[in-house]
Amino acid sequence: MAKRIHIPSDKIYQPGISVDCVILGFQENALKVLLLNVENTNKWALPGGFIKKNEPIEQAADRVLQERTGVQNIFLQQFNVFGDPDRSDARIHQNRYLEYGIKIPKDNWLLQRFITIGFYALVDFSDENLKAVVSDEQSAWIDIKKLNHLMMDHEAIVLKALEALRSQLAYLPIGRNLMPKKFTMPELQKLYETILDRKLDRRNFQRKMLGFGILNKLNEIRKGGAHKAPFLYSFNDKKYQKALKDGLYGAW
Amino acid sequence: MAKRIHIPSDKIYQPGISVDCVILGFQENALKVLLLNVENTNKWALPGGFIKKNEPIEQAADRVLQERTGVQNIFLQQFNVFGDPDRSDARIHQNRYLEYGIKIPKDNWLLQRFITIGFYALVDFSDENLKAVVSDEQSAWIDIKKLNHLMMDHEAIVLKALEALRSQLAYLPIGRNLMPKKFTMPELQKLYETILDRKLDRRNFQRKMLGFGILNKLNEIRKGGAHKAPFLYSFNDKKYQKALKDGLYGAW
DNA sequence: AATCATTGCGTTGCTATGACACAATATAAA
DNA sequence: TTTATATTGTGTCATAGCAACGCAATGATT
Repeated sequence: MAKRIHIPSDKIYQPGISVDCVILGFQENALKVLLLNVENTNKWALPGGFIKKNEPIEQAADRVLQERTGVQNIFLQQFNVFGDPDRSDARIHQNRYLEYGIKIPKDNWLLQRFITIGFYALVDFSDENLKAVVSDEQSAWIDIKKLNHLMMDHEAIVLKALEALRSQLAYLPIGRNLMPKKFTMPELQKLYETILDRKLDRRNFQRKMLGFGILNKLNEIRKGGAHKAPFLYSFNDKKYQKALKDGLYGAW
Repeated sequence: MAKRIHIPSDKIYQPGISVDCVILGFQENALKVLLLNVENTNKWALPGGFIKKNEPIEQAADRVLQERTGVQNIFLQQFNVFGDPDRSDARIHQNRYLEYGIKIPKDNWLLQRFITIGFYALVDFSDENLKAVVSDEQSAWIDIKKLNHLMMDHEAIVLKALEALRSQLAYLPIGRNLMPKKFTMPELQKLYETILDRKLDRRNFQRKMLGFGILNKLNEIRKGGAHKAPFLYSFNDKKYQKALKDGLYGAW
């Protein structure tokens, strides 16, 4: 089937500016980031897009997220702007369209410098809407510790997002969008350990996490594991939202 | 003297994107922000500017800071992007140039939507280079608690910068660029109280601050105040820089 | 010389945290 | 069926950090 393709117009989009989304999920005890295969190359890129003339930037990021993952209304946050003039690479767009027999005019906006706003989002792998994406051949969830062959400065963008996520861990609740509805304490701990890249004491973790008061202990246990069955927990949405607004600590 | 003026060209600057600098200083126990009087109006605006075609965004912000204050090489940090399509106001540029008899063409880039990257900087009022700016009639240091008649969304930008500064207070050293070379502990405490907008205990503040290990206690006292003379301190630049990189706490 | 506001240096009690002990239990191995 | 094993639930203890507060020292003013 012939794919219809055309050069996006700078009459529709803001020129020279884009959004790139670092979409993170937690799977098999690893943080994974959604990357797209750049057509006709062995390079991977963050899902990104342009900002429409009359569109708020958050909405643009949300649109990209929605298009790529199907999920919506989740924690999505800008964390940094990447504005080095050398970060753009005109050949990428040029080569992409050349494959379709289209040559982008030399003065076209697509070949100019782009400044990009980095957003990060946290998604739950057990969410039904995500499954179609995972099976898409054009995209893949790549272990954040095994990044390779990323386009332009996209690896730096991912690492900066991870850094932002880590620093948020100290004063904001994390996990609501990364964990399934029900989860065990060891599972949640694995998430924290993965983000922080170090081991935490099991007992102290539980004490601290329960101390935040954002969890509901359920009257269920997860059987099937080869050992003592752990209790299941869920997030207390009301208290979680409140903690998102007010923070977990005062600090000073 | 007739001022020469002309419309900046989008051949030189990136279209649709700007930087705005929230330049903060500490004076008379108040945080003050440098604002510019918008010509022929009673409005105030943040010092801002455009990004040159081949200029990194940090360098653009640094250039604005340098032009407006004369200081350089100080803590300057991007904290948020403001990208609401309604934040721009074409009339502002239009009116400004109309005063000089210049009418900006309707499709000129200046009248389009602008996305702005917010940077904040902290400067020392005792710095010699600053003095020229303070006496400039076109600019003023306005108490951050008494903001009034700011252009467009600039008040929101200032408040967001303050929020960013507050959250940084918890894990980064602050003060090196806001205080004079030598200062007393009560003076430093006033700065912290002003940023946090609440009283701190004198004795606990000193213990905590000294515990950071970023201060040098000098063998001098400040006489002249009407009471017991306090010791003078200075920042230990080496340890301060290290703390800026590594943070003051571990958190988790 | 007395007064007074402010500073330097300390104490006390509480809470949070890191390090570790031990019993309970779901499955697997015997 | 019994035993073994890894994992989980719960608790303790020592230490560090912090909020709240006391008191003597001091520089200028009266």
